[in-house]
Amino acid sequence: MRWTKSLITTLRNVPKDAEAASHKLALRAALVRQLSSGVYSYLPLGFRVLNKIINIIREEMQASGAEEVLLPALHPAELWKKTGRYDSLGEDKISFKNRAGHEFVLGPTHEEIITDLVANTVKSFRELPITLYQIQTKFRDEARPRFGVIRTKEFIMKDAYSFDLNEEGLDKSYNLMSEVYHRIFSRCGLSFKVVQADSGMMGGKMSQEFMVICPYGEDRVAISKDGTLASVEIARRAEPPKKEVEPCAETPEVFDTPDARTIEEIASRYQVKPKSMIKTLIYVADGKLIAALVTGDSEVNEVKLRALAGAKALHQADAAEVEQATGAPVGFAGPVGLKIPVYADWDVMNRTDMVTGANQKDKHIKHVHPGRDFQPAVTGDIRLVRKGDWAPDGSGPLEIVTTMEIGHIFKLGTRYSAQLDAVFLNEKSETVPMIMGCYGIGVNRILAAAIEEHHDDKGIKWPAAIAPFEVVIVTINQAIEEIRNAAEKIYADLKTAGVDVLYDDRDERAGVKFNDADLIGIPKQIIIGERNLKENLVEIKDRSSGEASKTAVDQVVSLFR
RNA sequence: CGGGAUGUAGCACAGCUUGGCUAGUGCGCUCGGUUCGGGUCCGAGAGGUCGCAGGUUCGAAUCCUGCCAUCCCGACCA
Repeated sequence: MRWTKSLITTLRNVPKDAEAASHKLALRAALVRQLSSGVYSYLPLGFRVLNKIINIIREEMQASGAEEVLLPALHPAELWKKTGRYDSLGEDKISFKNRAGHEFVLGPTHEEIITDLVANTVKSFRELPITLYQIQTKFRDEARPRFGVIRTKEFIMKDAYSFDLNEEGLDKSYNLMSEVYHRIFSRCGLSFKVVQADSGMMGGKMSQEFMVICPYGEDRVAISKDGTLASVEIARRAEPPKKEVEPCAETPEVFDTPDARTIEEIASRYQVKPKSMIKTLIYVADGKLIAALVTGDSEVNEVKLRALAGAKALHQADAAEVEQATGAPVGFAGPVGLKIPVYADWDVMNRTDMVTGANQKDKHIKHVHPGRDFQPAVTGDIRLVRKGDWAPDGSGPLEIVTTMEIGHIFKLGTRYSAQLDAVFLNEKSETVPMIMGCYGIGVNRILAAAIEEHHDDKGIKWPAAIAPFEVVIVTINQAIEEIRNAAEKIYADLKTAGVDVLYDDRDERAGVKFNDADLIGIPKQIIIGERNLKENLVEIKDRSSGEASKTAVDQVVSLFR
């Protein structure tokens, strides 16, 4: 196509005289916002990119044997009530009632509707296994949309669901989908990582998250030297070397701390380092009160605490429970003299002369030596990992990076099929629930991730496979007839050859056109100027590497075939 | 849902504290000229219900009240 104003609209309105660093940030923010915050859907550039991404996904899904369906966007609320997820939708739910009073949910995800569909159409083991997928808009009334495309109320998702005869079948479907995802994200030009994850509320047994490292992401992940990732929610650390800590000479001493409840208040008023304080949190583990100890500069990780306590359910105690456990209001809990089981982090046991709550209102206690003045029931790893903690496999210190999730695959098992009667008759005429898996890709996020990963201070450097155009023709001076004629000829020939080409035929200065071409990031630029044309040559420039070469005019098409 | 901020031309913003000529600036846009291998220069011009509603006042972009929207921080998040 030829250049149109709507190609970039206000993308160019980034202040060019800004400081280098802030300019880069402003540019990136402008690009991401413009191309992805919803504007993309009517900008030719963004729409073309989404189309290419969708085509790649579709090709790979079909190659894997999955079949495409298109599920209704409106789901009967009854279905959601059957699986118990209607209430858990909570604030995210967008729903309507029709005139007859039936309620419909605007689909935030499609497990229910597809399970219902399959339940009504598949009856025999002969029809399984089957994997169905769709690419369509999902709706979630998110509490907090942010960063343009990263979290939005409406977004395009590729979701797939597998139905198998048994666990072995599910393993096969799941592993196949994992491979397909590797291929899709690789083809889209993304450097991604795979994280084993907790399947959380979805139920089911196992899941993998596909992540890209991206400062605009929402997930914090610990990464070790060998590249292994783990969400900070579950990341573990190696036990630090045990120190033989000489107990402090003083004995524990209670002192007055009126109205000082938080670590910060104690630290600033009494000149104590947070590191030298014991943060004591009271939890309820399977109905029993326990205390968790970490140093004042760290946070308890409830997932690890729950595991260490061997509990199924864990939540922080409310004010009344804290008072029952410690005999003091919230803010003055400490391990000394505490009657409930104490779980202490390794860090706590490696220090001495600590300050902690005295289990009395407005009082703390100092000169505490863990192991002498109190004995924890269990010691272990119960705090959130930090940068510099040693990786559990001993490979080196952990880095904490921000990531964005672009895909997630789950083994669901029978969680949905059992509740929605997605059953089949097996060889023995027994009625058996299907075993399910589900697999999602955030299509818009691939676009955002690609921009994040491939850009410089001039603009985007699209990976070839998802670039909005393969090549852009830039004329140095549109007023010169020879240039115009050569450009029109090359443009026509490339189109005939089926090359996706953009022709910048604006009567603008060369600098303006170069800058715009760099900004929108089309991988190859064909630069047609008077100087080279005299020798019957044009310049071909690679956006990503910046390398340029000269080619004879009649050879150009053969380069793109 | 809690905390903070913002809303003025297509875009980015100034003006508001201390109410007062006809509401400005830059980019973009239109026209004329000039220039033409990395964001030319000059001149002329178009474009605004100052988020919405109400109030105070001789007079409101500016002060007050309510509402709406957006952004940021948090809580939440198949």
